[in-house]
Amino acid sequence: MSELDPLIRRLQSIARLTDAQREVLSKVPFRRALLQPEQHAVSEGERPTHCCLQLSGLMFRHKITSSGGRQILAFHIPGDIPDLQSLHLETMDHSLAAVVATEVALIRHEDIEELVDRSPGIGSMLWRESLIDAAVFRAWIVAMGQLDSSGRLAHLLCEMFTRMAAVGLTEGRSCNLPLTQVELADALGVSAVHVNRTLQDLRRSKLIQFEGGRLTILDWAALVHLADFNPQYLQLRTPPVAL
Amino acid sequence: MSELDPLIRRLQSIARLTDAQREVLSKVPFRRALLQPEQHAVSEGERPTHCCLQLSGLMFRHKITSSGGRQILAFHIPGDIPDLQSLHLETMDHSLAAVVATEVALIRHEDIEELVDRSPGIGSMLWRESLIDAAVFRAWIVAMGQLDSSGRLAHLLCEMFTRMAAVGLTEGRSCNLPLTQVELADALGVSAVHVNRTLQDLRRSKLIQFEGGRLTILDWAALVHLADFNPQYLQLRTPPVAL
DNA sequence: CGAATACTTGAGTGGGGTCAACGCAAGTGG
DNA sequence: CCACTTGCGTTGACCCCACTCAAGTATTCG
Repeated sequence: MSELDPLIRRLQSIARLTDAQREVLSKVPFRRALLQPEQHAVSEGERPTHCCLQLSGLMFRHKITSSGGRQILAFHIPGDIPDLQSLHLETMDHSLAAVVATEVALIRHEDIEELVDRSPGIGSMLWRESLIDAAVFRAWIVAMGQLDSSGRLAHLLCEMFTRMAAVGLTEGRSCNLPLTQVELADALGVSAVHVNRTLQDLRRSKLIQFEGGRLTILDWAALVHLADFNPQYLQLRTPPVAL
Repeated sequence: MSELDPLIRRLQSIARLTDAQREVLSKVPFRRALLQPEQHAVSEGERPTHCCLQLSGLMFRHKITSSGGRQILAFHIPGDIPDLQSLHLETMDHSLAAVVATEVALIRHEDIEELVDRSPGIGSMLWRESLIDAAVFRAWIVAMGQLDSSGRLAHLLCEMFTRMAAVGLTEGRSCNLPLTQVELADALGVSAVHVNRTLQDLRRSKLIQFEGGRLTILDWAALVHLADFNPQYLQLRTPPVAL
């Protein structure tokens, strides 16, 4: 088991990997880095020369508007490469930062290009990964445009739980999700006060438990219904969660 | 000038093309098709074997929620390949349809794969194109989460105008944009009634003119400000519009 | 034991929603 | 050529989800 095991697990969740490909992947050169909470990995406007492969913790991508608002665009878990796009888009249109202390493997663009040249199958997988990233954005747009705050919140929780389950980061019906209400608010496009009340609704209705950075699903079916959640967009190889 | 000229123009707006690459591109085999207004090119759940290269008209991608709402995810103009993602994501998570009568070139996945194998530079461009697609989704998320309805509408208009300008589809400060208020509403996540009032605001403030399917920008600076619009996310090679 | 940081709760407000009617042009067909 | 339909845009009345402001209450931590 290599140090890049989280990546292998992630790719295996969306594609079939041969032993040879696993071998090649585990030999990609990288540099470890530890990010503190709130610390940026890359910021809007920068022109990165590396990609970040997340090894632990929780990260988020966000953008600050000119009026000072913060919109969170995505949350990331171990195995993700949140800034894979920088491989072909020179300039970052948003920032990437850690929610809690997070380890990343920094991989040079040149090394990824070489990997892709040498092993086109892995290239397709990475392309696929970036297309799934886009599919997640689409799901967020649908949630923001069509659902009320409880639906949006439910959708986010369904998505995070499903993604974590796909790479083995859940235990039963629970997973770590150390997000504050302010962070949830900035992701959902509602105020923090309203997230608070919405969370209370979900707790009162016995759909979830959420405290101390840990999420427990109490009623998956009801949550899925509220969120109009269909995991198909995550394009997982093995049918996801059935709690 | 080949029949696939719109694609060449589009790729040239985001990357440098060699004569050889232009040559290769103009020889990709395809089948023409004409879509009527409202007609679907591909629908959610399908597993397409072709990609659609748009040659004329106006298209949109959308998703219907279980409660019957329609969220429009993107609008597309000639030169776009709105379902490029289907190359690496088997199952469509949303639908693609025509707003008005639209010509498309249907290109088989195998032929694209072969093109990419033979000319890796073009492969990178297509990957880049799909990453820009994702960047547009991010911009929509920011608009939906952080802007009020006039800001969102202004953002959409800025984006469409900038994209059309980049491929030579504007005349001065005008362009064709045959969208109904209902379509705008479903894209912005607000009601059609409210789009009507918001459009009136923008007209009254002399920012735009919008009638008969034609958009004219009267005050670009004000529109950009209202939308908090920064075209950087479109990753265009040549700096866009300065009206 | 202050001083953060996160979470709660209440009161008042407003953006945008819904419902419903009406205007107006462009077909279409008798 | 007029009656009818159909699609799109417009307007008004009323309402509610979610926002802001503001003042709490835990917890955690130097």
